[in-house]
Order: sequence, then C-alpha cells, then structure tokens
Amino acid sequence: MSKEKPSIPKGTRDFGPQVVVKRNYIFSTIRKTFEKFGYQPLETPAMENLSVLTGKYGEEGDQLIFKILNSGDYLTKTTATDYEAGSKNLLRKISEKALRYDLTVPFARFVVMNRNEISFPFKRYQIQPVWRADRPQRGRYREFYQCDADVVGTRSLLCEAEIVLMMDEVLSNLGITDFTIKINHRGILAGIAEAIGQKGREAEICVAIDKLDKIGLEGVQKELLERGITAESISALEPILNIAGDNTSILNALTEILKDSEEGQRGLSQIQEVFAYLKNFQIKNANVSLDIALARGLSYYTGCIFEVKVNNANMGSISGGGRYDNLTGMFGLPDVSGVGFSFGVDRIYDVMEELNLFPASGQTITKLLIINFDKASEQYSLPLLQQFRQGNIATELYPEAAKLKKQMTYADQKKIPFVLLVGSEEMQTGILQLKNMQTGEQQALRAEEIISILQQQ
RNA sequence: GUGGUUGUAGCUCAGUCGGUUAGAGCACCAGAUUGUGAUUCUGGGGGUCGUGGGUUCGAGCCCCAUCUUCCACCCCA
Repeated sequence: MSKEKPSIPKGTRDFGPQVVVKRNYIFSTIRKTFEKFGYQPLETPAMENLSVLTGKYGEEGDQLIFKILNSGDYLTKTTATDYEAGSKNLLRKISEKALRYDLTVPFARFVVMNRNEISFPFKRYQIQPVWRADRPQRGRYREFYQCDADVVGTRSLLCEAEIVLMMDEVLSNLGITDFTIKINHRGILAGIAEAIGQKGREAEICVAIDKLDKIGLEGVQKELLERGITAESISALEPILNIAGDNTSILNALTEILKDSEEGQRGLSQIQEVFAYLKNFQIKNANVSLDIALARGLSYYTGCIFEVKVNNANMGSISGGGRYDNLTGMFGLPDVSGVGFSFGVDRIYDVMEELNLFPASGQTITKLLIINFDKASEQYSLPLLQQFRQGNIATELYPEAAKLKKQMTYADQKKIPFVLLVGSEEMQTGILQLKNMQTGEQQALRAEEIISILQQQ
C-alpha cells in the first residue's frame, strides 16, 4: 500500500463551501444582469475537436491549449516516421480533442452548426470553465471560469453601449465602485499606424503600445525600435501617445491626426456613436475612458475593444471584450458580425476579497439549528423540522445528542444565525427557546412565531 | 516556453556557523461548566522539515534532481 500524498494539478483549485457560496454570489449577480439585457444561456462541451480550436488564438495560443490524448493504445496508429517528424506532426496522430480555451470560439462553432435554427441577432451568455496550459501567477490559473455575453448578427453599436452598461451594472452590484472601462477601436489603432507611415504594421505597434502603462513611453519606443519601426515613425507616434484629457479632447485631437485614414475615420465615428448612445443612459460607477494605448491581444477583434481595470486593486483586467467581424468565417459562415465580452470570475473574486466586499449576511446557508438533547427531544423536533422547512427556512436538526457545547460550536462555525433549544420544559409547554447567536439573546416563542420571525430575516 | 523565487504543525511563521530531544501564535481536542457557542483559565494531541538522491561523524540548514508556490518576461480573465 503506497501512502501517496494526494495533490491537484498546478494552477487548479478546490473550492470549499465558504468559497463556493461567495463565488455563486458573483455568478448569480452576473447571470441576473445578462438575462435582464435579453441574453439567453448556452452551454458547450468541456472538450472540442482539436481542429476547431487550433489556429484561432495565434501560434502562442495554440501552445496553451490542453490537448487530450486519444483513448486506447494511441501508439499503434503511429509509425517511427511520425515520431521522427517531430511533436507537431505526432500530435495530430495521438490527439484529436482538446479542452476549450475560451468560450467565444465554441460559441462561433455553435452558431455555424445551428445557423438555421437561430434567429438573428442572437444574444447568448455562457458561464463555464476554460483551461489554459499557462504558467500560473497571481490572478492566473490553468482552470478558470469565464462569463461571456455575445451578440451576433448585427452591426449596431447599441450592443457596444449595452456592454458598457452591463459591465457597470454587474460591478456596481457587486460593490466595486472605483473602476475604469477602457474603450478603444481597432480602426483607430490602424489609423495611427497609417498616420505614422507604418500602414499594415499595427499588430506589432499595438503589442508595444499596449504596454504603455507598464513600461512607459521610453520602454515602448525601445520596443518599437527593436521591432524594426523607423525612428521617424516612432517620433511621429510620441505626440499621439501623449494626448491627454477627457474623451472629447482626445477625440478632437484624433480627428486631426487621423483625417487621412479611412480606417481611422471609421474607428472614430463608431466610438463617437457609442458615446452618443451612452449619453442616453445613466452610468452608476464606471469611469468610461477612451484609451488609445488599449490594444488587447486577441487578433480576431476588428472594431471596438474594451477592458475593465479596478483602480484600487492589484489585479489585471477583470473583464474585456470587443467586436469581431469574421469569427464564424473560420467555420465557413462569412459576414456575421458579433460583439461580446467576458467577466473573469476568479479575478473578480480575488479583487472582492482584497477589498473586503463580500456581504457577511450572504454567507450563511442554514438559518436555524435545532439542538438535539436526547432521544425524546429528537423525536419531538422531527415534525418541527419539517414545519420550519415548509416555511422555507433552511433548518437542520443536529443528528445526534452530542454535548450542548459541541452543538453550539457547530452552529457558531457554520455561521448559523439562530439556534432552537427544545428540552424537557419546552416539550411540556410548547414554548421554545430561540437563541440569536450574534447577540446571544434568547426568546421564548411558539413555533409559528419563530417561523414568521425567521421569514423576515 | 524563458529567467528567478518559495516550501518547517490544520494556518501564519521563527529556527544562529551544519551539532545532540525542531519552536511560537492562532486553530483543534479535553476539562473548569450534567441546559448554552463566540470571551477567560488549565491541560492535551499533533512534524518522514515538499519529495527523491548526494556530501558529512552528524543535514531543517550545504549540493543535484523533481514537484509546488509566488514573481518578471511571453501572453492573458
């Protein structure tokens, strides 16, 4: 018998009861908002065919996909030449399935496969785990949940505006108040590249300027130089990166800079339209800010892009998204435009823990514990137990006649707010002792009174 | 994937130059208290020092490997 110490894979976690309760609070807050905005639920399998996923996230992304080994004796279907051809070639022979990497690509696959049943515009939300073979760090896990909401089949920028509203509503409802929704547009980024004489190279430029926050202007310039951008272009970029002020003044400055770029004009007018929509809505807490240094990695974005940063917490973005014009094109269905975004629950959890935002009241499940004195009191309590539950009060009867101290400790640790004492006196009179565990106060009451008191809690 | 970092009781951490029996606080269990938890007092249980090798008379401490943690890249929720 080996006494192997059990363990879980790197970057994965168990969630104990207390944690699950808090996570469910976040999930239900998000779900409520998604549904309020008319999004419908969707679930897809944990695993996809590998061919569905490869090539959708760039070469880097492909390496981060968890592949699933074929079942059976997978080696019998390979030859020595496959082996010699290298791991990339061998992979195709021994793995044909993989764990999903995000929720957007499986959604695109679903849309294509069900295009005849779906009526467009199709709004769906999806809350499921995804897996990435990344190296774990703070706020970075190998298994984590995404909460996506996407709408496909419309180009209306109302959807973009509503994404801002949903981000604002969810985070505000969770008690997060100091956060910034950064917004930018791929067209603006393309226009900037054009304006500094580097048309078509915006991908490289974006990767560099996305780091402006982190490495500063000089760092960006150095990186651009290393990427082979000319010094003239870099100095032309400097005043653009230095544009500051409120959204209106940034837009004004950009209008001048991008006046010769068709792509830039498209980006500007769309951003302006989104802002115009937003003027008709009330924003609760979000600081919506046009940020030309926001680029985002995923290459499939073509229009507006979003990212949310909590200002007083040490955490990367907790939500992000954007518009993609051709996601379903990869699966043979062109010209379906979509826009979507995602909340990272695990990061939101960490932020809320850091900022102490979980309400204490929401963390209890059982409302009432009936103390078990002896066989007679247990017998007497059984109908009571059911009566309380029928009154929709989460109640448990301690399953054995343990010492009072042990039962009280149990209630205390499980954060059960009320305890009911049913001893010999109480059984005779029918007047029961209800103890409030927070205040320590005790009241003598009939069962019906207890139900109506607890129902109001 | 690259470079670094961490691991000692359930948790947070001490542990001197390599030296004999590895400590503290919190938590846990029992008693003080046979109908009252969270506060107080008393006592108690708990460790293959991440794992596997090596150096040494002797290793928690030094060396190698491996796993894990955290951090910086890359990238990203």
